[in-house]
Order: sequence, then C-alpha cells, then structure tokens
Amino acid sequence: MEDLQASKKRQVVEKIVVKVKLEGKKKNDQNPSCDFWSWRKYGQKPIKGSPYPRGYYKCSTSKNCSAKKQVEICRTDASMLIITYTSTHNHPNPNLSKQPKTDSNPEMITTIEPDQENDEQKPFISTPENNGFRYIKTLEDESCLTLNLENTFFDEEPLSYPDLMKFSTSKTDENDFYDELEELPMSSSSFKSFMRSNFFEERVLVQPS
DNA sequence: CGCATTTGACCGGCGC
DNA sequence: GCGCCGGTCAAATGCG
Repeated sequence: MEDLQASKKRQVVEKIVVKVKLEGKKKNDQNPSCDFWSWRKYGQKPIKGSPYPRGYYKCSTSKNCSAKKQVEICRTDASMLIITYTSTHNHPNPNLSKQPKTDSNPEMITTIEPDQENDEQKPFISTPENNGFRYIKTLEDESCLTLNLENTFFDEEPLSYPDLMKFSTSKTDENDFYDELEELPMSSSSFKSFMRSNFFEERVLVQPS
C-alpha cells in the first residue's frame, strides 16, 4: 500500500533489459535464477505477439526489496531469454557475502569470444532523438546486443564486483546505482568484464509520452 | 508443515 | 466510452 505511488502514474521507470542467449543448452532453460539473487515468481502471462508466456518475479531475498524482473523467451529466437529488471535491490547480495573466496574460475568469467557475432556489439550511441537515454529496441532489431553464454551461466557469481554492490549503504536513490554504471568511465573493470562475459545489459528509460 | 509455484481473477493504463 | 493488454494479487496446489 505504500508503494502505490510507484505504479500510480506512468512516471519515468528505469528498466534493465538483459538478453541472454542459451546456446542450445537446457541449462537454465526457464530457470529464472540466472543471476545471484533469489526470485519468487508471482505471475505469468501470455504476451501478445509472442508464443511464449512472460514470467513475473520479485526478489525474495528481502521482504522490502522492490526489485522485480520479467523473464520471457524471445519470440524470434527461442534460445534467447529476455530478462527485464525493474527497480533495484535495496539490500546487499546474499551470495556475495557467502562466497568470499576464490574467484578462481577463469573459465566462468572469461571473456567474450570476439569471434562470434561481434558485429552486433555496437556501442550505444546517444542521439538527440533518444535524449541520451537508451531505449529498448525491438526484439527483431539486429542491433540488439547479445552475448552467447556458452555453457557458462553464472550459477555462482563469477567474480567479485565490489563497485556493483556498493549501494549497500547509501541507498537513498537506487537509480544512482545504475547512473554510476552508466556514467562510470568503467572504473570497475571487473564489472565490465563481468557484464561482457555474461550478458549485455541495456538501460532503458521509459518515459511518458 | 512451510514455502515456492501455478493459475485465474482483478485492476489500471492506453489506444481506438 | 469501450476493449485490449500488461501487470499484480491471492487462493490453491505441489514439493521438499
């Protein structure tokens, strides 16, 4: 009841759209937990234009965490998972603290093989039309950045990215978190490699029309 | 027995 | 104003 102001009107809602390619592996087939947070499914709906339903998940790690995500299968490529993150977590990642050790998993974090469809890896260009914001592209859009995850999904967090979790303290404005990622000249190279090695995130700012 | 998932109903926004 | 569609709720069910 207190969070109704968030859904009241169509204010600017920031979303993170992650496209994940399942290399034909059934690994995480429909497994929602392709990240280190724990999610609880609270709904599923068929989506117009897509033969596949979309699942709605809430963060189950913390009761007051408003983080949500939607998981759907790309209608043009069933091996592609589209995960949309809404809101952000207002609590530290549990897994992060429970696995302080060796990140010696070079195979997991590795890097992205540049040889595969790297031509899609075009950087986002902020044009006056999009006001500098990244808008979600249509799924058919070839320019959507995608990454092949090979067999390595992050069942466990591939590496530690302190910068990513630094929001644990001053959590006044969650958006700051992503703003930093956005503006950050990439001081957190570890985060970058993390991102690149697992998926590509696209920051979407939905504005009222 | 407790918790997560499933599933249909309900609600609100948007387009026509 | 109406209907469609996406998102959420909540009861029922299944599973560990």
